[in-house]
Amino acid sequence: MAPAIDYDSPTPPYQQIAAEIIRDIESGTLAVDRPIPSESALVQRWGVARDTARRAVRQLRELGYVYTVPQRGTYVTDQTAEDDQGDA
Amino acid sequence: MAPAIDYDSPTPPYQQIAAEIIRDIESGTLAVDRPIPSESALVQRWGVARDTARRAVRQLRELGYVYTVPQRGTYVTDQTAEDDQGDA
DNA sequence: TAAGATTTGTGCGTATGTATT
DNA sequence: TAATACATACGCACAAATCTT
Repeated sequence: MAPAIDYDSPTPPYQQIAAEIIRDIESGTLAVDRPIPSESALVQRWGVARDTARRAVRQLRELGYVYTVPQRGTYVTDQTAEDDQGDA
Repeated sequence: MAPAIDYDSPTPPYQQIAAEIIRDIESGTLAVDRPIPSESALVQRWGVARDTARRAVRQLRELGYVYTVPQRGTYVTDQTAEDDQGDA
């Protein structure tokens, strides 16, 4: 369900959060074109600073899992429509 | 225009960046009371860490070339209005 | 039209840990 | 030890766009 950040892990907090969201995307918990939790939600959900939440989202974006609409939110990418992520 | 950091130089990166900004100020490229590039911009522009960008800005501030308004930005100082920089 | 909440964008201040010189 | 540099993290504040009421 809701694991917490493992500060003893060599994996930085933002990557742990990103990994969890990736699991939710791949399991279908977060559907295509549906918004992922907002930065504020991640801050409360994980008990981290906004900077950390933003890093997690940024990584998801860089990996092609999500896309962000300014002032709107960040949504799950339709992987099947991607053509330059390289590992589909 | 846009030189890169010379890591072989004895001059540390933050000083190279500061020197470049000073040139922009003295040439008028960066006008009085106009903002200098943000920390994030410097990070991307020079490919350095935020810490390095911050050091460059700090040095400019110590030299009187700029003044920082908390949570807003850093702006070019009006040299002609200075009275404690000593070399006007 | 206006107010308020929400969300991302941006910027700054600060701190810790690691590595290199 | 000290200075420098990089990566990460936490806190705070304001701007801009969106959405709701």
